[in-house]
Amino acid sequence: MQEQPRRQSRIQRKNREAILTAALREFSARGFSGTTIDQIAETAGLSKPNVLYYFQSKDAIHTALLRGMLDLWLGPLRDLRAEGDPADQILAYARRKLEMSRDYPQESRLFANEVLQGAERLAPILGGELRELVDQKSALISGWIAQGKIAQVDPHHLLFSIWALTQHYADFEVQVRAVLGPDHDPYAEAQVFLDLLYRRLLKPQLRE
Amino acid sequence: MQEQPRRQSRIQRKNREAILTAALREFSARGFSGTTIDQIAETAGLSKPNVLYYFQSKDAIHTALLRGMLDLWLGPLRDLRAEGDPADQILAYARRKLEMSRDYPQESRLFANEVLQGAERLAPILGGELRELVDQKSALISGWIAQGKIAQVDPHHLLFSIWALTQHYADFEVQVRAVLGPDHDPYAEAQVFLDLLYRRLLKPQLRE
DNA sequence: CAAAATATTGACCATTTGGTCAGGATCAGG
DNA sequence: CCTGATCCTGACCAAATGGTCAATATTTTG
Repeated sequence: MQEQPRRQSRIQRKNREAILTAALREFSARGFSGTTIDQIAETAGLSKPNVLYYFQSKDAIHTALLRGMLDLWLGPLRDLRAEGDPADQILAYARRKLEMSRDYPQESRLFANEVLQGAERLAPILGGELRELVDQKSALISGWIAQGKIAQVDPHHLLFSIWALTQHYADFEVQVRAVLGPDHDPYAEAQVFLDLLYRRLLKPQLRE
Repeated sequence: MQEQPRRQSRIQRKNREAILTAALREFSARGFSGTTIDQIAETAGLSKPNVLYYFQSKDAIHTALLRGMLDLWLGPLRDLRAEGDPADQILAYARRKLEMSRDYPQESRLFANEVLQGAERLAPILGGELRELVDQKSALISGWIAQGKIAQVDPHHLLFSIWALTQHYADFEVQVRAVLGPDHDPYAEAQVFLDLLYRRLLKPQLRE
């Protein structure tokens, strides 16, 4: 069942890499069904049959892409630790997620496309690995709340809000840029805004 | 150039409506290229040639859908008025947008799909009508800030945040539900969370 | 450097899909 | 109830697309 992890040749590594990079570009811009193997091949600088020599099918490319990016994507949340000032931790998480939207917008859009269309391929991960991770971090946040270190907010929705607010700038980038016009740096402005927003939201309320 | 606005027959109205409803369902779930005319036809209970009797092409259906929904979509923002308490106005806008995500998730996903993939068909609207509307409402919000009625926040990003936070619950619904599990009412919880978030964010800061 | 392993491709195939069309069914109005 | 307009469909088409394969080229290795 397990594939032979036989050492990949130089050529193999290079071409697989080129295909995945090209596929990320195409899938994130046009969605799965909007992308043809020919487009991927052309972007990767290969012929179509050659692409299919490295990956069994279009689906296999897509799956490999998603799997390969999961760690990158969940990394920042995993880094949310108990140590340090709680509000700072959360602020840092939001900031890091925003940087990821800025630096990896294609990845963001790939996931968005996927989830938007029902996430059938991701469902097991969403309800499994992701859910457990979120529950764990929610418990951490609940602890902080119980200790009065941050204000009382629903931890799950706090995390959702961070995802929504940061990924928005990647996923809806054309809209953001169209509305702001050319003389803006959306990500820089967003950082200021989000810092303010979460500092206000999380500041412990003394009364009551 | 203008099409004869000749009165539509009963059958015509019924079938056009059925096609648009079916197309919304399909496009929002699978994206434009992931949807076939046959699927739309079947969902609408018509034959493929019959669908093409009412709309010139798949693209025409898509365009008609988007155009027909724009007013619904921009309505809440248009309703943001100078009268009344500023914070209440903004809170009400957020609440209304959240209700729209709950009640019209397909519409939300259709737009998300569109924007995510470059929004070529929407570009003129985003940079035109939408931008003007946003600028106008931003000016209104800036006025409130200048009067010290709400806290000092970037009006554009305030609006972005409302879009992001509310549409997230429709666009990423599968993810939200997967993470929360079955014993939650995402929209009810979100309403509480968003109310709190915006009340805290907008409360005027007295010091300084 | 020759054989074995790996990489590449042109030609090809079956299916799907957007769209057409001629002709038949149905409906509305006189 | 007849007729013209509207509505509907089966059959069809061309292009696009995912995927295959036998043959060829290139690289690696003993």
